[in-house]
Amino acid sequence: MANIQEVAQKAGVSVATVSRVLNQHPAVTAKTKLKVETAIKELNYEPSMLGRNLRNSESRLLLVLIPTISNPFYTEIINGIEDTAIMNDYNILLCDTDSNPQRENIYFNMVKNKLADGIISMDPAVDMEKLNGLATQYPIIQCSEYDERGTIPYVTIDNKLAAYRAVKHLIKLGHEKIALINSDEKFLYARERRAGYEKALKEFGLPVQEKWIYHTHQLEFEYGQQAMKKLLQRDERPTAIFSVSDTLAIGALKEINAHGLNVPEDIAIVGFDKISFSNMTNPTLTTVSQPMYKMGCTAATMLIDKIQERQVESIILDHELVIRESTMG
Amino acid sequence: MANIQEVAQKAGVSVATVSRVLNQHPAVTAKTKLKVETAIKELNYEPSMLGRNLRNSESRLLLVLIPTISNPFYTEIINGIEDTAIMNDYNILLCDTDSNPQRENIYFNMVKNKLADGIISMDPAVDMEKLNGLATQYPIIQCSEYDERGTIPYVTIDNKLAAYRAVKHLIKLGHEKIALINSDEKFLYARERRAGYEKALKEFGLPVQEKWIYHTHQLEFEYGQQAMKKLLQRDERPTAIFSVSDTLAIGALKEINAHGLNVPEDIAIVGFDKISFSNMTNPTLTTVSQPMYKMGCTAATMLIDKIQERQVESIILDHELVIRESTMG
DNA sequence: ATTTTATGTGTAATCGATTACAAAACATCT
DNA sequence: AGATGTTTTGTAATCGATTACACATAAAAT
Repeated sequence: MANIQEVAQKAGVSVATVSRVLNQHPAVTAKTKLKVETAIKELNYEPSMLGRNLRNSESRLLLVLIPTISNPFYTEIINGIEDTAIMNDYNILLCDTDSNPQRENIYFNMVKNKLADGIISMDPAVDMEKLNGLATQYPIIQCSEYDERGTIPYVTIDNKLAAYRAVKHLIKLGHEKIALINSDEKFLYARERRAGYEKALKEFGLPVQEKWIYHTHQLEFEYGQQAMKKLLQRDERPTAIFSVSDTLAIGALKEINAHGLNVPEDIAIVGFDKISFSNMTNPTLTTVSQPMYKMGCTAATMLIDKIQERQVESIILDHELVIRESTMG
Repeated sequence: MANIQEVAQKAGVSVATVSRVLNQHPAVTAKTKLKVETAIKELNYEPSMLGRNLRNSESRLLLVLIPTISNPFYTEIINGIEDTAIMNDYNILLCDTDSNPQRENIYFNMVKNKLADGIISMDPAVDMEKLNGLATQYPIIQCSEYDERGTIPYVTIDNKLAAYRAVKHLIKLGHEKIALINSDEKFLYARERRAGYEKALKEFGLPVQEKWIYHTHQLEFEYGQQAMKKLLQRDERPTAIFSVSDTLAIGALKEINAHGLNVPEDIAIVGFDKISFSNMTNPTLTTVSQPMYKMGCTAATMLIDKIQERQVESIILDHELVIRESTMG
C-alpha cells in the first residue's frame, strides 16, 4: 500500500498538498488537485488511519459494549446506534465483553489509546467503578443499563413504571397469585422492575410473597425453564408470571407446557423486551416493548455530543405494554 | 494520559529504555527496570497502540464480519473465535455489515490501514470480488460461507451432505412430498443444500417438484411464515418441510400452527443450524447441528496462522442431525 | 513599474512508540 | 594499569499522516 510520500512524488507536489487534497482544504488549485487525485488513483492509495489518528487524536470509531450477542434484545439498539453513527461519519465496533472484566479492559484501553473516541456501554455487569473512573477523562454513555450513583449520562426507560404496568395488567385480568422471575438484583434494572412489581401488588392489596419470587443467574432460556420448574413445585401454584426478560419468559412457557398446563388459561405470562422470538412462541408472548431503535439512536447522539464536548443530559424514553396471547387467550 | 517521554523523564532514563522495559527486552538491569516501572505506575501510563502500531505495523486486532447480529447462529462461532484469539494475544472486533457494501468497505479499510491484522468473514453477501482482491495482500479467512471459485481459505461443513441426510431422514419416515424452503441461491450454501435435497429425492426415486421449492429473500421468521403460507396454498400440500435455516423453519412452524395443522402429524419439519431457540418451540425442532464453537476456533487459528505467514488449508468440519419432536411425534 | 494583497505550495515539526547503532559503563584478564 | 570484551543505556531515524509558518507566485492597487 502506497503512502502519502509516494503520492506526492508521483504527483510532483509536496506531502502537504496531498494532505490538503485529502482533507478538502480550499486552498488548492483545480489543476494541482487533479494531479494529486490522478496519482492517488494510479497508486491505489488509501490514507493510513494510524498516521492520521496519531496526529489528530481521533479515530471516529465508537465502541459498543454488549454483555453477549446471544440476547436478541441488543440487536435493534445496535441498528439505531449504527445508523446514527454513520450519519455522523463515525463507525462502530461491537465488543462482546461476555461480562468478563479482563475483556472489558481491552476495550477500555482502546479508548485510552485513542483507537476509539468513545464508548456506549450496555453491559449491566460492567465494573462500574472503573467505568466511572474512565468517564472522567473519556466520553462514555450508558444505554439501557446504568449506574444510579454515578455521573455517566444514560438513556433508558422507566423500568419501575413498566413493570408496574405489566403486573397491573395481570391484576386487572383477575390474577392474585403473581410470581416474579427476576434476574440478579445486583443489577439496577432488576431492582427497579421488582419495585414496580411490588408497587402494583401493594396498590391492589395483594401480599408480596417471597416464595413467588425467583432469581436467575443468567438470562438464557434454560434459566427460565429452571425458574418455572421451581415455581411449579411450590405448594401454592401462581396463576400468573411476570418475567423480567423475554428469554426467561420463553423458557418458563416451555416448562409450563411440559407440565401439561395451558397458557394463559392455567398460567398467564408477561415478558419484557419484545424480542422477535416473542412473537413466534405458541401462544405469543405479552411483553413490555422498549423503543430499542430509538434508544440506540439516542445513545449514539449523546455520545457524539459528548465527544464534541457539548452538554449531555440523561434521557428516559417511553415504553409500551404489548398485549398478546399469553395473557389474553 | 502520560506518554513515553514523560515516563522516561520521571524515571531519569531514555525513552529507549522505557520501551525496552515495556517490551521485556532482557538487556535492562533490575534496578533500572524498577525505576521505570515505578514511574509508569505513578504516571498511570499506558502505551499508545497508535504509536506502537504505526511503528510495528501490527495491531493484534482481528475483524469478524457478520451480516447481522440478529441471527443467533453466529453467537457460538464468535465465542470460539474470541476464545482462540485471546489465547493467542489477539482481540476481536465484531463488524455488523448488514450485508451493506458501504459498511464492508469501512472494515476493509481498517485492514488496509493497519488498524486490524486480518479478517474472518461470515457474510455470505460480501462482495466476493473485492474480498478476493483484498486477500491477495492481507490475511483473510472465510467461515461457514465461502467462495468456491476464490482462493481464500475457509472452514465450513459439507452442506450438501448435511442437507442430504436431513432429507433422507424425512424420506425414511415415509414422507414423499417434501418441500424445500431455501434462501437466495446466489449463496453457495443455498445451492449446496438444494443439491443435497435433490440428491436424496432422486436416490429414492422421488420427483423434484418446483412447486415445492420456495426461495426467501431473508432469513427472519416472517420470511419463513410467508414461505409456508405460499406452500400451503399449493394444490397438493407437502407432508414435510426441509428449511435451510432454523429461523425460517420456526416461522414455518408458526404458520402451520396458525392453519390449525399439527407438527409432525400433518407436516414434519427439519431446520438447519440448531440455534438455541430451536429447542424452545412447541414441538421442538429437528435440525442440523453445526460445530459452531469449533468452527470459530478453527477460523481464528487459521487466520492467526495466515497472519504469521504459515501455510493454511481449508477445512471441512463434521455436522450432526439432531432429531427432535418436529419430525418424530 | 513598483508596491501591496491574496492565494497557492513547500518546509519542517509533531503525534508516540520501536530499534539499529553508537557510546558508555562495567567486568575480566594480562 | 591498560587492553579487551560484555552488558547496559542513549541518540536519532523511522512509521504516515497533519498543519503552522514561511515562501513564492500571481493579481490588484498605486
